[in-house]
Amino acid sequence: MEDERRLTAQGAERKQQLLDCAAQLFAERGYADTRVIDIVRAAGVAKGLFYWYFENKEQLFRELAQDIRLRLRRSQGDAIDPNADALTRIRQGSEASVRFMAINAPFFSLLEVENLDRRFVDVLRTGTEVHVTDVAALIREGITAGLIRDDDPLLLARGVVGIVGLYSHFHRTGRSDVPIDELAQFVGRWVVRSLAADDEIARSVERDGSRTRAAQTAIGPSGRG
Amino acid sequence: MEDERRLTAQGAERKQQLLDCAAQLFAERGYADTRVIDIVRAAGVAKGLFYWYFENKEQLFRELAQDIRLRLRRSQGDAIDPNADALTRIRQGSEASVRFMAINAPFFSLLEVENLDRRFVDVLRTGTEVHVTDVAALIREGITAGLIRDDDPLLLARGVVGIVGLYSHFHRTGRSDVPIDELAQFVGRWVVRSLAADDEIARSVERDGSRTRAAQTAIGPSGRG
Amino acid sequence: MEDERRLTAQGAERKQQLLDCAAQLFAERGYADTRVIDIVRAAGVAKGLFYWYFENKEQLFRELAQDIRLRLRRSQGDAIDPNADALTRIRQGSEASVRFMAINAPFFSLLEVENLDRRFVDVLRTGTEVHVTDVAALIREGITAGLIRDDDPLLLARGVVGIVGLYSHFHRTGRSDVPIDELAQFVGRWVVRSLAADDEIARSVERDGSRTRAAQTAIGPSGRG
Amino acid sequence: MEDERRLTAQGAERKQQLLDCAAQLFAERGYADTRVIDIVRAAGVAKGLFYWYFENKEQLFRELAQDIRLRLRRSQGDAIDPNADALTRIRQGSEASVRFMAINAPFFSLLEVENLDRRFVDVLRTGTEVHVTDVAALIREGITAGLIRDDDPLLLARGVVGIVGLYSHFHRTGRSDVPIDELAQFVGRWVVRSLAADDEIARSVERDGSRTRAAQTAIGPSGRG
DNA sequence: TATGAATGAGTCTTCATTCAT
DNA sequence: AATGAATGAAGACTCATTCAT
Repeated sequence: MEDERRLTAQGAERKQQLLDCAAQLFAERGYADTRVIDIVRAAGVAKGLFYWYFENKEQLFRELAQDIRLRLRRSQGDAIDPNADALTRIRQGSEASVRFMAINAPFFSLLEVENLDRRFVDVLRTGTEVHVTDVAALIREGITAGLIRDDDPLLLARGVVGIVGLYSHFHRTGRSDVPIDELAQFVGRWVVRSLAADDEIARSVERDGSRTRAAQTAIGPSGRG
Repeated sequence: MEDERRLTAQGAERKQQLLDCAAQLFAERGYADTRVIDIVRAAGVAKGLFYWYFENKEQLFRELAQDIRLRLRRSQGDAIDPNADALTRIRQGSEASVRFMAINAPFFSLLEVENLDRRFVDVLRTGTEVHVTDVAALIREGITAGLIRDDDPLLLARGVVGIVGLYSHFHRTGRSDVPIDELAQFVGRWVVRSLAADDEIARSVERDGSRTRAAQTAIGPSGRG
Repeated sequence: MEDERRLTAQGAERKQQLLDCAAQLFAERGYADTRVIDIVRAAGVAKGLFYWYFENKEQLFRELAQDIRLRLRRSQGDAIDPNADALTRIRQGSEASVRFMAINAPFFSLLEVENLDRRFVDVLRTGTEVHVTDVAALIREGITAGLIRDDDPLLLARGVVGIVGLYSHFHRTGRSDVPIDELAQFVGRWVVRSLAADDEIARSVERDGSRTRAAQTAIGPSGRG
Repeated sequence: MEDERRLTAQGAERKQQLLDCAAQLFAERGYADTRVIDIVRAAGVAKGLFYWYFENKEQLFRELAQDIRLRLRRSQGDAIDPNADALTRIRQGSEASVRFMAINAPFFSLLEVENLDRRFVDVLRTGTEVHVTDVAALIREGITAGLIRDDDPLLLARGVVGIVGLYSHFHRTGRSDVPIDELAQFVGRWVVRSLAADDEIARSVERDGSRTRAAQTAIGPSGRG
């Protein structure tokens, strides 16, 4: 495949437009229930054009997923205070993620496809694993520093990442009417309590209420979110 | 609907056979990728017979989901020591669930469709919510008794149920090579740490290692799982 | 086929019951849209039994059609004054038919299947043709007697039979809110005018308002109609 | 529905082709016994294309029926002498219709579905009613002018339209071997006799043998009929 | 006689993808 | 780049009919 096509500026824009419309629709009705024709209609172009920019529907999804992963990581980096201790950083990252996912809800609904469609296990799981690895590293650092209880870092990391995604899901699907800020703090407390080596540490990390730097920027084209 | 058909013994058996085959296939390849014809082929009957027992593919899924929910609850009741304190009971329930879900993996894969397919949100979510309500009641009891930290019981309950499902999912999908008993205990610790009012309580609940009564019985026809 | 099965009294009753239910349903929703299962459900018996009494759905229809034809002819005979002149007898027969068909509406709806389903052209057409032949004979008699204008008797007869069926159809399908007695007289006038050799004859046949002997008896099982 | 798709010239042609093939087949074997695949095969295109042009089989039929109705009315207008008296115009219209329906037999077979398939009662009945209304207006005019006997105009109109359809049906289905011209004149006489106020008028309208302007043009693509 | 279960050919419809222009 | 048309493999579901009991 000579797939690395050079796109004109207009072309790139058109492609992005299709990606955006697809993301929206996938989030709204799921991958399987979004037809190619829905996407092109949303973008206001003809059906044939879809296949000029994407090999097929699956490829589009993969591109989308990869894109989201990149944006998420970038934004998470922004949200953490590099000088704080490991446990605090985990807390900050978790709180930020909850807020971030709430703001960019439509995009993150997508990632849940993972559970259903075998086809996408690879892209999606890889994305999560990268995140888990990051957190695991922080946990190891925290264990060494005596801040985090001594348990399997990878398992702990999976739980942290999972719980964040879980509450984001609840929020997205309307099963939690708690305001997002409160929810973020709740998740922060949960994570700290689960990990902290003892009460005192937990309380101190919680007390240090240095507000997590907000990650308010919505990803995606201006105006969505 | 005059659908409450009286089934003969043979009929009931045949229907169960179809349910079992469907469960297996759904778990293996997902709902959408399992065709009606796959199900009947697996059961060794003709296509038309499917529609003798079920209104359509969707109804079969719903019956399946409802059935699983019932079995799960029943088995959870079995696993908990009614004389233990609230936090211990939560720990027992959680550990038991992890084991239970591991044993009956194929069935529980199904439940994850919840996140994706709008059609089934109702059945599946209801199932989860029942569970959440149970746990929330225990949490309230624990808070009153000073065993559990004072936070939103419903949110906490969602997290507990979620984390159990999460680790079960990891185990099912092969992302955790930790032996199931160890994993169950890990989850138990996690839950206790997250909820306990203080270290001492956490330690005491953990220490009281009264092994959770095993819920080893696989659901479904003998031999599956 | 040893089809001339001897039926017990109960058997004959059961068969008639199926015929009746089928007639009702065919009339209500047409032949194609009435499933065998609808018929047996209406009769409150099991599906298999249908094929004990009838070779198949088509055979049942044929039996039904033949039956109706017989009943109609018998009742027409009753309605005509054998001493009246030919034109009067045609008028009487026509008026009686309109009333008769109105009373036994559901049965006659059936006969219209003729137009759609090639399969039944034979049974149904034969029925009509018998009737047409009768009328044609009367017309010939009338022409000889100078009462009826000299035109092709067969064509005229077809028209008479047709027009009767036509207005019955209108009445059945609710497109004529005219009371049935008035409608019958209207059709009588129409037929007389169309056939009469001249005005005077027409007026005289009309004037001789000897009320057609009513054919009020509904066909079918007691109580229907 | 954003269904008013703009069709290219080629597209419109293809659609017409499908309509034509469908009409042919419906006429030959009836609506129910014509499968979608038969239609596309006759047109030499793939099955999917059917659904590009039509929502479903039912919609195609409706379009077809509407189309025929339009063509019929148009051609009827052509056949009537606008300066003739009401009764003559009715006669002309009736004779023309008989000829017209004979020429375009396959199309009109379709319309008879009316009697059977509840689904199409609306389209088809509307078509007939329009025609009936036209004739009723002429009848009222004729009654006022003393040409037509004083009876319910709507009922009379229904009969006129009905009798025309009836004889066309006989002719189509081969039950009348009378040449079409003779048949048309026969129907003309019938209608005149049925409606005329008295013998003299009837005879005069008949005598004025001004041959109805022929409506010989077959509808549909050149060559059919 | 009567029943409930079983069969499987047949039909519509959907939708990702390709193609000619 | 862009369009509208065309393709055809699938898949869900129906229902007359048969069968074992």
